[in-house]
Amino acid sequence: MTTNRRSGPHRPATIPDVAREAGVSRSTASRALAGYGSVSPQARERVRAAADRLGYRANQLARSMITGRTHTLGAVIADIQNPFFAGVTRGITDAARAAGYQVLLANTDEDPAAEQAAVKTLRDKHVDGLIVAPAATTDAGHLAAAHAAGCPVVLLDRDIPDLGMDSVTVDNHGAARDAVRRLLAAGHRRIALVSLVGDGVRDPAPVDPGSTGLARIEGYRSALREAGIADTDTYLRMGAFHQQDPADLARDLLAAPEPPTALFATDSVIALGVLSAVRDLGLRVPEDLSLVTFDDTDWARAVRPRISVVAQPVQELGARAVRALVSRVQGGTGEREHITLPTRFIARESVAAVPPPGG
Amino acid sequence: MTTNRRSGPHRPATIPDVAREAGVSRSTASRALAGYGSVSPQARERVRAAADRLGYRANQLARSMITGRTHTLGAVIADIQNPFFAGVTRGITDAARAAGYQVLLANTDEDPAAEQAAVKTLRDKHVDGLIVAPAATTDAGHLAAAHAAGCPVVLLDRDIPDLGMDSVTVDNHGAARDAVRRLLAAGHRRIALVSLVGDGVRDPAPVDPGSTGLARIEGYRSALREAGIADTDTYLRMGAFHQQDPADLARDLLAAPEPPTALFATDSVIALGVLSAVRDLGLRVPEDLSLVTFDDTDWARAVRPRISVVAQPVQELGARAVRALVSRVQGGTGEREHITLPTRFIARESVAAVPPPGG
DNA sequence: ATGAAAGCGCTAACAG
DNA sequence: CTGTTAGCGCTTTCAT
Repeated sequence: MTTNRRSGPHRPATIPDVAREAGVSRSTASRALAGYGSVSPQARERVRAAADRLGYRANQLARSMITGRTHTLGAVIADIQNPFFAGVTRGITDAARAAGYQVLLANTDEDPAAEQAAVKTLRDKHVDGLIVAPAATTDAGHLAAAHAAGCPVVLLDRDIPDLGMDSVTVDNHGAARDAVRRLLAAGHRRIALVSLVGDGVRDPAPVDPGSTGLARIEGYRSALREAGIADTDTYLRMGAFHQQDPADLARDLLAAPEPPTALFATDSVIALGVLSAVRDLGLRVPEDLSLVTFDDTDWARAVRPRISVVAQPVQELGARAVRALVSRVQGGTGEREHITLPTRFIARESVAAVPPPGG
Repeated sequence: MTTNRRSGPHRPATIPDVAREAGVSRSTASRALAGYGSVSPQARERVRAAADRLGYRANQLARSMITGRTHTLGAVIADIQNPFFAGVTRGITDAARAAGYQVLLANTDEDPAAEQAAVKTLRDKHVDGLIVAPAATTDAGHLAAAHAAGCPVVLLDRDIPDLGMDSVTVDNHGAARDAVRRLLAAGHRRIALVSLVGDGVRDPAPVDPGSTGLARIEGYRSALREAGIADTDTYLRMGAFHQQDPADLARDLLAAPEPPTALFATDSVIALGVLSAVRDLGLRVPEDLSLVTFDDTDWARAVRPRISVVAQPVQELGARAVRALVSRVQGGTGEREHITLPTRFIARESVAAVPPPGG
């Protein structure tokens, strides 16, 4: 009974084992198995057979140490429980697997410190690249550092132009403006917007100038201005400043003397809060309030009236980020790619027309 | 100008670099950095300083090759976009990070072949352990093999008793029976159940005897039998056999001559389909139909009436799985642990009382 | 407490 | 086409 280095049932077979079994050198075995260099058909066959017999599985750790590639991607997002990120992550994992990569997942809850920690840990694990939905567009030193050190980064959902990295986003400003224009076209003038802007994790919660939330707010403002509405902020509510619940924000808005006739929510979580407030107040959608939200979640199609939405191509966002990243990982050295995917306004039954005054 | 092996800005510092900078041997540097063996305080300090100066970060790949530990866990689930799994995954990643582990994520869409492939890939990456929500409770050879080879597996959501692995589940049978009992207590006799049983990916879709879906169905049946309802399957609909849409199943059920007065959905995705059918038919909840579902998703609290649910402790499910797994990884060799977490019935407004006939 | 040397499993130059 | 020789960066006996 020989004493094995490892106790336990069976020490996994290694290249030397296979080589011995096949009667060739380790190099030949390695070449045959990994499929590089040149090996005679006979040798290749004998190695394959030997490997099969021994149940050989390559040690990816050892291989990674040499090649410098782990075939692992890091995904750093805010919160997997948010349907937007769940969809994005699904797109990422599917596209990654299709390209022969696995993905390490990290949630940040929009906390920049958590993001930095996550990036550090993932780099220590030698991910081949990083997909990051940045919590803040300022203080991106950790991303720049990763990129500079040869760990490509693709920005998702939010771009940070100064960094000069590939990015995959939607046109938040344009999409919001378009949605509000539709509300205006239906005759609405008192249109509210409820946003969380950066999700208000930190206390003073300065508004991140590059956040999607702000872009959506600006799109909203610009549509209002186009329509000759000068005071664009009367019906604007941002939760980050006061860490308020979207439902409270909505209640506040709807209880005012001159309440809005339409409301635009900057994401589906907010819309849910709004919806709940609306129904608590005994108001009806769309008769008393028209409602539009970013993100086409499952429930938006199931409630009655069905909710009109600005749909983002969530899975595609993730998939494109992976493709851009993988092409960088594999040496792609072309121009910085800024992919902007189209959003789609899906008109359903949550928007009613307001008769023009004196009509 | 010396020629570096690696091109690029700066070759990352290694142990030899730090050792040289600190004027000690590699062994001492290694000990000081990784914190084992014994090192004099002075040496430790100098090494730390040198490492700092050089921006040294340990190569986890190399370390893993020696120690045999990657501090990475694999999570194999059905679909991250399903709110149940999103919550579970959130619990997994949070608990893992807290314990010093990262997680590799794989979706299977309930496809056993995809699950096998995922387990294989993750094992090749040398995860320290696996959390698996098994697609099928038969054909679990790949799980048994992993376990036998020293890669601990914790089963999540569904147990497979024969395997003798740790598991974290809820009492699906009991929870379903309890929910149906409440419906019965409210006076309902014609209670429907809509289930997908294994999600119907495969065509003939044999019902997996160990699936959560079947347990919930059995709980339903047993509550009905208790109440003296002999024919338990009149209002039972399983989608897997016909790959039907839950909304279609519900429409079919509700359009019958003697429609059910209450309906129990075995998960939130089904409930959404049911809800949409109910509203399309112009029926009201709960006046025309009482509704209860598994899983307390965001929308169940936001719609009106709010939906009564069987809430599962989703994050806790994930967190407990991680804790059980980590303790195995770290050598815990105790009894097999079968953790059953409690569900909670949350009564809201979607269940109405039916006056007893002739009352 | 420290250093020298061996080696994890694999790939990559370099001969032949 | 194949084998020999190094060596990735780290930990770990084993001496000293």
